[in-house]
Amino acid sequence: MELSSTEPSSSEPSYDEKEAAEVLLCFKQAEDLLYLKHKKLDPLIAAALEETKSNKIRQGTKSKKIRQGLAGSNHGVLGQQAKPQPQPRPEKPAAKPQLRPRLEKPAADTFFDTYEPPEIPPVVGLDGLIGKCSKPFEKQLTSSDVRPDQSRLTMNKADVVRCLLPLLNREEENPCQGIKVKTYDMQGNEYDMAFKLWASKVYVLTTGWKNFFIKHGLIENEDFVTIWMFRNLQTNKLCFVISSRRLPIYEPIKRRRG
DNA sequence: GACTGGCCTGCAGACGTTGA
DNA sequence: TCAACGTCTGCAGGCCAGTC
Repeated sequence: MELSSTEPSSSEPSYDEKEAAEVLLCFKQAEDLLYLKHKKLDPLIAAALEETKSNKIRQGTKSKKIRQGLAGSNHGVLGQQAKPQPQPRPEKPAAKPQLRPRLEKPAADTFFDTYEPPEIPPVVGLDGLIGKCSKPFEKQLTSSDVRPDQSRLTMNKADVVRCLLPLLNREEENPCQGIKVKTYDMQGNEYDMAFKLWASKVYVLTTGWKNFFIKHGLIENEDFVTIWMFRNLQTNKLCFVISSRRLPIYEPIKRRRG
């Protein structure tokens, strides 16, 4: 791992190198502690740690000013986990807000590809209520997903078919007609949504999605949602769990098909 | 390069809410 | 009751990536 390539002449670690080393040590300790406590590291937390760690590594010896700017921002998943902070947005965000210093482009694919959500969503208050559960899949939010006048979350058809449809009771639950579902965030907050197939083309979550993305302050491109579907053991009704994580990505990841 | 399939965006109509 | 306004729903078509 190369912390700094800009100051090779000095044998004495620079301030930035020391700081980076300390930060990495802290992350390592945090990861170890969390692992010991929960047996398995929460993937969201793991993703946040990985994200921030990578940011630090990438930034290397960039000016302290920029780092302070980052520290002041709230784009870590850990922060979201602990206390979701909805961010007021203009009615129609014509220009992308650039409140944070831009990181070097890439890492997007890295985060996107290496993140592995848990098979069972660790939702507060749903212990013992999650019955048959789908495989999770992830989606990068588009501008239309977070438009207040749209109120819908479109989902990749292949993911829906692969992960969600196997859970449906085809006789009683027809996405073409719409299925009312309870949707939970990771804090256990409940949202009424409808799972639908529009014109045999697009699978969407509607109705309560607007409340969800407003409450969580979700932003196009930067926020990724992980979606699970499960049957509530008490009600036998279909439910969704949606978690979000924010990555330092400012443009859509090119679609990969298949 | 043409074709195909799927995702995303823009927009129009339906629907719901509010106030006169 | 009705008009005005805002929100929600659904679809058409453009765009893009994969395949041949």
